[in-house]
Amino acid sequence: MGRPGLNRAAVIAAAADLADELGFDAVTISVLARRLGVRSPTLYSHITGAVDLRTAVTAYVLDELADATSGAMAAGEGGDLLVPFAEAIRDFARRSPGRYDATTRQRVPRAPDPSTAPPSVDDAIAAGRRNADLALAVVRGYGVAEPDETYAVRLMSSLIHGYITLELAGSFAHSEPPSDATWHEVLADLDRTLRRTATGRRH
Amino acid sequence: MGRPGLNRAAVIAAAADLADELGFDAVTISVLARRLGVRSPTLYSHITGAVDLRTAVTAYVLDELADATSGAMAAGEGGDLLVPFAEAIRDFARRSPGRYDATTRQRVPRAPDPSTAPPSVDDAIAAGRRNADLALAVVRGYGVAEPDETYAVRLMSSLIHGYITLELAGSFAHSEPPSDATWHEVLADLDRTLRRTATGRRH
DNA sequence: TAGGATTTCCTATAACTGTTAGGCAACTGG
DNA sequence: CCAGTTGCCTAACAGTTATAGGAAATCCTA
Repeated sequence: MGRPGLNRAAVIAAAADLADELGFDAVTISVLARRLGVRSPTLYSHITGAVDLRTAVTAYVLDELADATSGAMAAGEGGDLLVPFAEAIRDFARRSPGRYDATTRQRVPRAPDPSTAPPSVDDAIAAGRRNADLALAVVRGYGVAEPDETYAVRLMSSLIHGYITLELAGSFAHSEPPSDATWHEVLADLDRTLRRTATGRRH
Repeated sequence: MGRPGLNRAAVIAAAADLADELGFDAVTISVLARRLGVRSPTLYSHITGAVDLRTAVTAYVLDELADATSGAMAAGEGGDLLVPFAEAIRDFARRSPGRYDATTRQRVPRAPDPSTAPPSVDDAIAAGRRNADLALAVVRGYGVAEPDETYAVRLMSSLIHGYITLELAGSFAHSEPPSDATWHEVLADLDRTLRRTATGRRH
């Protein structure tokens, strides 16, 4: 079956680690090759190019994130789902800022031409859907009914993602109170709004 | 006073337009030089390098954004401030996605060494503070008192920024209801939470 | 144990971007 | 009209992405 050595999975895992250490912008063919002790053209045996590499990292990391959140939600044993879900995402982002960046920074190509698109975009889309389904499970845990499900998912995702992004960018580092305190308050207010949405109380 | 031609302001304004047309990633020395009908080294007369260019675009765009939000808030004539504020930001982001990206994508250098930092970082910090002050004005319009001001600003900024980011990334494009509808609902829920925060009702 | 097939990895090379150095040319003010 | 100032240029180099083609290592089979 040929000579053993690197394979696509090992390359992408190394790229994810590289993102955490030097930032997602440092995930390039040449620095990754240097880190793997290999010449740059070698990597083209495992990836189709630079955008495939970054997209594959995004897909890989989105899967890791879904593993983390679903694990935390399952460990909660039937109780509240919001706090385990949100806390798992924030823990993930703080422990692995480069990985979380990969989650965010990926753009959908303007012209998603399947012939030119790298093979990893399908993986990224599937992994994104996995995370979306977990968010849906959280709001269903509140008993939110069909017409409001999408709304609740968007509200929750926006708030969690927005808070973590700003926190990671350092926006909350130069003022009191500490970010931990306001984070828990944010979750409490979000919980209240979600419970209110579940009851269908509108106006 | 020497030969007329480009100046720093014109270069940065052109770079902002370039960001909207081709994305913030396309804001590079060489692409910008081509667009301006000039050779790449020429731009080094106006900027110190690529990071200075992008940071200057961020500062420039943050000022434009602050102009837009403060204008919308002033036009509201003493009424509600949240809706004009949030709507102005979303309009800005949808009209100029590359510019909004510049707002977001800028990282603070890990070691902010003042000797190596480009001259534009101070501008970017000042422009960022201008936007933060406008957010503060919104929550003060609700009568939020001192210990909760920071919390309210963080909550509001996270939600608005998160929603716009996900919407711009296309996350809300493939499900019903349309994003406009849930956006207004988000603002209504945020309004309710801010009014509740102002009354000091906790737990 | 000898092929053959498969796969990894290499060197060589080309194009493009960021950057520095040094010089020519054009405009302004005295 | 001359000097200072400024804008822009060519030349050159390092680093990155990418392609082409070939050499070596390993596995499977005869």
